[in-house]
Amino acid sequence: MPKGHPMQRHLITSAIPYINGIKHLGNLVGSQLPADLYARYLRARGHEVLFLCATDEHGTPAELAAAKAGKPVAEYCAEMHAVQADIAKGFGLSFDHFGRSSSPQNHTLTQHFAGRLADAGLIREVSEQQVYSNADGRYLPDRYIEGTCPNCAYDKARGDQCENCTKQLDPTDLINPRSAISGSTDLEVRETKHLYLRQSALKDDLDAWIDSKTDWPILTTSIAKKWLHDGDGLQDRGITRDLDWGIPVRRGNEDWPGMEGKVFYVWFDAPIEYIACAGEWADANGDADWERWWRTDKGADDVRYTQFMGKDNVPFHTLSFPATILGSGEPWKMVDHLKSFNYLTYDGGQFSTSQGRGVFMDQALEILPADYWRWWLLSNCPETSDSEFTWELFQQGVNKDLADVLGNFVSRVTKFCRSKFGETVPSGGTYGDRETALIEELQARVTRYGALMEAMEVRKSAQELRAIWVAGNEYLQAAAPWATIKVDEAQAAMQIRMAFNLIRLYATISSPFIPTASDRMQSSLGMESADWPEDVASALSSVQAGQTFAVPENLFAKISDDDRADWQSRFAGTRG
RNA sequence: GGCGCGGUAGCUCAGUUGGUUAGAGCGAUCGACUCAUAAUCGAUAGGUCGGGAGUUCAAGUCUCCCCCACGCCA
Repeated sequence: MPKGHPMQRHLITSAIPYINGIKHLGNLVGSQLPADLYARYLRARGHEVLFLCATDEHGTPAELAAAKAGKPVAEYCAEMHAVQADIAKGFGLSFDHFGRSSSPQNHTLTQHFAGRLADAGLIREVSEQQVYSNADGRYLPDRYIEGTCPNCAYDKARGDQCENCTKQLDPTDLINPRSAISGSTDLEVRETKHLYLRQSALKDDLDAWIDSKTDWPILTTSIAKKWLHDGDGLQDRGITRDLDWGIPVRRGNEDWPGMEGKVFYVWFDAPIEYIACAGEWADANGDADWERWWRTDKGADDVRYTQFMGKDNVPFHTLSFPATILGSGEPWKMVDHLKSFNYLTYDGGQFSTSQGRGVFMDQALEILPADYWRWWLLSNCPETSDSEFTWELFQQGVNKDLADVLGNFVSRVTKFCRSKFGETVPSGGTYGDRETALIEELQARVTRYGALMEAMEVRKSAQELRAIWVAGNEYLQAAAPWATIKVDEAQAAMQIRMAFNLIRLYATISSPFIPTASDRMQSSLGMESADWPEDVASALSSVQAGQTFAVPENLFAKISDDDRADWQSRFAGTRG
């Protein structure tokens, strides 16, 4: 462990993606990818990291997707979890565990929390009217009821709101209501009982807690504050549903009289999976101790917990989930920093899962390696405002940064050396003024890069990293070993040795962004991965004369205009 | 409709608590170099900081009004 950087413990979670289908690039860049960047960086600095993610599996959309696929919902979810896990792996997402909100661990924990909340008087029972569809054999959530809007006569208004005139509706307002699932009009209103979490009773606690988070992004606190203070303030929320697929409502280990056949609502059990996932991780790894990550009375008081999510998820993470934890009265670790992202747009519009618009994760990996996507998405991530994906911007960014600046640097250095000195780093010469100046510049830049990564300034980190790559080309251009070698072979050998050291430095510090290419750079030198270059001067003398190397062919191939045009038209339509 | 985030060079974006001639990358133009993935390096051009009013010795940066885009509304 380098001096001045005592080891820290970091718990990192990414918003958990919903199970029904493959996520698009907007989902990826909004939480999983930046979370992975941060996790990889902290590990590279020698910190202890537990990085968790999972699939969010409960709720009506999962049931419907399973029905559409003609499979039992449990089987469907198991399959889709495997698919998502595989794709996550393809993108190099370095989760310590990729869990499932349907896990036994989450069942137990969710029921436990509900019991604690009930004991604390924070759960109340509410009787309400719900629409039941006889044809579908199930209760219908408001948005799954369609009918004619009483306000504007639009005939596809949903039970919660009319998309045409935006009027908020109650399902019973609709004229000629029908099931959006089957189209059946055989509907009836039934009386059903549900549990509500009394978030309103926790409003002041939540308010004080949010106020204590002075270093959170404005986007985050403003959303939380709005929900806390808007109108009548924070509203109680139903935490149960009349569904089959979900976590059965139980009060801890005991039955909950009157709640038979009901399950917890997905928004209640999904965030609890963050905790349960640590339990899954522990069980999958020979009973590792997971409570030291989550219980402040069992060692988690020195853990720094960071959550990553898209802005649409902020209310759940700043209010609902904290309400669950605070209300339990137990010493669970609460989030320290919450990093939220805006949306990535696709060619001027929205990425859309339901409409199949944009590029989906599996398709992205079919056409290009993960590093291309990782680099472009992260260096252009929607950090302070929405940002746009277009094929032209993507092609431009990838070709320039990865192929021309970095890839070509590696190429020119290794090929020059091979032709003049052979496939061994040459000896001779010693670093002079130009090298000292370069080391000084890079020391400053690498330090700044580290500080930006630490602060999760994603775009700025990428900018600084790029500037570090550029510095290598600047050096080479100024030193001009191809000219030096004609007059002073030892001097040229020294210059090219410096260049090899730069390659190794780049491999190390670039790995959070482009892990695969970093590995290739590292292994082309036949050396083990280096420690973080705390001291750039020593890092830049770690590759020594006599070290053999191999020329890595085309670290990054360029995206041609034909490719771009091809993909542009291929992804313009909707996904089949 | 309410609320939220934005509107800075052709494009994508930086601009800390208001303070000297408003910055970067890409693109464009010119030049250098020739080791390299027709790559690289340097230089130049380009903006009345959405519009208007106000506070101030001083405003892209604060206040008010307006316009535009996007998003959210359990």
